[in-house]
Amino acid sequence: MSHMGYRRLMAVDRDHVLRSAAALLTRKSTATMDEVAKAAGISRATLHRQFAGRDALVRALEALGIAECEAALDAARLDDGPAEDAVRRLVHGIESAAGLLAFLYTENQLFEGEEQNAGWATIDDRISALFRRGQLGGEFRIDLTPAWLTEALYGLLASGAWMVQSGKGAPKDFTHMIAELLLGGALRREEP
Amino acid sequence: MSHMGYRRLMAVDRDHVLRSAAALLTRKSTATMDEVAKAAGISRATLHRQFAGRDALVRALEALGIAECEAALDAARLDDGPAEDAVRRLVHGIESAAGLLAFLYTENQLFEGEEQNAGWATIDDRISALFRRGQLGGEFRIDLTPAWLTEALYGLLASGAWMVQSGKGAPKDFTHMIAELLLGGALRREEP
DNA sequence: CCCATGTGAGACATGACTGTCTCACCATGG
DNA sequence: CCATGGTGAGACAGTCATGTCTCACATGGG
Repeated sequence: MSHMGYRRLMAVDRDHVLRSAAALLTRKSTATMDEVAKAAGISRATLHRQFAGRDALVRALEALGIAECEAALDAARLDDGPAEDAVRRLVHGIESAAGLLAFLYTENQLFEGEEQNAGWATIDDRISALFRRGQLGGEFRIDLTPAWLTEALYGLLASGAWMVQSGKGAPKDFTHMIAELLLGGALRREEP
Repeated sequence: MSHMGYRRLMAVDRDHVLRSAAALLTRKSTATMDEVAKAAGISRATLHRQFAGRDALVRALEALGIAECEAALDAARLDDGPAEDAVRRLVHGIESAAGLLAFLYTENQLFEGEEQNAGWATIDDRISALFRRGQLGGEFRIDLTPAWLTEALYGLLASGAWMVQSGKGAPKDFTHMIAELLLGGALRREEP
């Protein structure tokens, strides 16, 4: 909500449309362009003026998801302090993007044959590096590969997002549930 | 109306079609009825004779997934011995159905609307009861709710299935990765 | 042998979504 | 004041999956 002048340049509007689309498609991944437009409070014509088509919209959402992931990764300072704490910071910082990630996570299977955005590989590498650092530092167990831990994080984020979405879980528990399960597991830990 | 040979022949064909469809839709959730038919080695007309439409096919797949889950739950003997071991047995037994489950898990059409299959609630309850038993017995930590642990199990199964599907993980690691992460988490456990 | 049943192939109509277009409207800036 | 440009509404054709239909064929039983 800033100066009116920005609205003419589509930057603010575009972001709003993108986030509305993300929120809608997270709930209903098969939503129509018309539904996306209505959810954003604009007409289908305007939606189509900003995004050439459904494919372009999904690509833009993918770019948004990647950007938010990168931002969360930066904010979490993955190289600082214990890896365990870095994981907690990461889960906390990525919470707001979890819904969008859940949508992209299932949509990505669709682009099987196509070229897929290299941004995901970068993100995978950064998260994997965090888990590897934890393993090398003796914090994390070594029988679970960094690649699997990364994938598991995605899966848990998606599960958490859907759970909150469906009302079966409280948003305030999101970070704790995911981080604690990922780090500590279900077994009760003996106090040292 | 029923002749023994007739019934048996249809049953076998139907099961084969169902499993082919499950395998295909796991990889490509938007596959056409024509593609489903070709994958099963039958024509679209015959596919339509067995399943009134795409919706009926998905519902049949849902019933199959529920049946396989129930079978895995029975085979895992959730009430016997330590809950930890029961979880391991369950993960191992449900592995073969994980791909189908991952497909159904993302088919949110099944979960919106009022007429969602009650079989899922039964399965949720049985798995939740297992986690609750582990908590009451002092095996599992109590700050992670049974409902969340159940949802997390679904998410990890889906992640594992997709990882194996995309070739980023070995099928032989499936059970170990999921069960160990779910039970023990990423943190290295001090030897007692 | 003949007939019945299941099947495959394909035509056909239907509906839904998409992408493109036009046109009237209205707020802003000159 | 008018000119501009973005917008909403709607028309339009094209595309694709679906559901239904017909018909020829083959396999198997009476």
